[in-house]
Amino acid sequence: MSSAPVSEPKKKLSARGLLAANLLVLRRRRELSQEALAFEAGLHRTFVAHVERQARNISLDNIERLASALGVEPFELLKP
Amino acid sequence: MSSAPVSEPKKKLSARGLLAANLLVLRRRRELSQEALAFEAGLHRTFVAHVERQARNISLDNIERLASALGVEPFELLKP
DNA sequence: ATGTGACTTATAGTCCGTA
DNA sequence: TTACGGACTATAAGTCACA
Repeated sequence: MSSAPVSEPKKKLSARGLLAANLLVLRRRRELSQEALAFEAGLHRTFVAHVERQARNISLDNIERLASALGVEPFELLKP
Repeated sequence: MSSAPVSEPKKKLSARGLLAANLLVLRRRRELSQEALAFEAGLHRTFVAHVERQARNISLDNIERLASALGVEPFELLKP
């Protein structure tokens, strides 16, 4: 009885993990540094770094600011 | 030159507004009171009430708790 | 069953550094 | 350019009394 999955089931990420991953991908895609993104969003450089490392529990208003700085809707930052 | 839209363009809601609206719909659909939802999510009744009234800037961890109490993914609470 | 203002405590978010 | 700390200050969390 093989229990090996044919393809890996995606590991369930926490909301923080999801946000961090999406943030990184979108930021890189736009060739922005953490600093540049932080500036666009009106946030501090070190805060963006913390969020990307899942070290901080960001608030909704700031999720919205990051989304807007990246040109996406807020919910897209939480999509798996 | 008619400028009347065939169907109304949806007014753009803030992230708080989106969350509040989705929260209300999902909560009602499950026939939960604010109190019951708060209990499921491990939050205080009045806190949920404030969020539904857009009076609070909720954090990601608590968005996740509410989503889980409602049986949906976090991003679904922010979908337009 | 819900809305709301006020209040304290916890932590989000800033700013200064070092590597 | 990013990671990570320490020491702040601003604001979210959490609770209550009362409409």
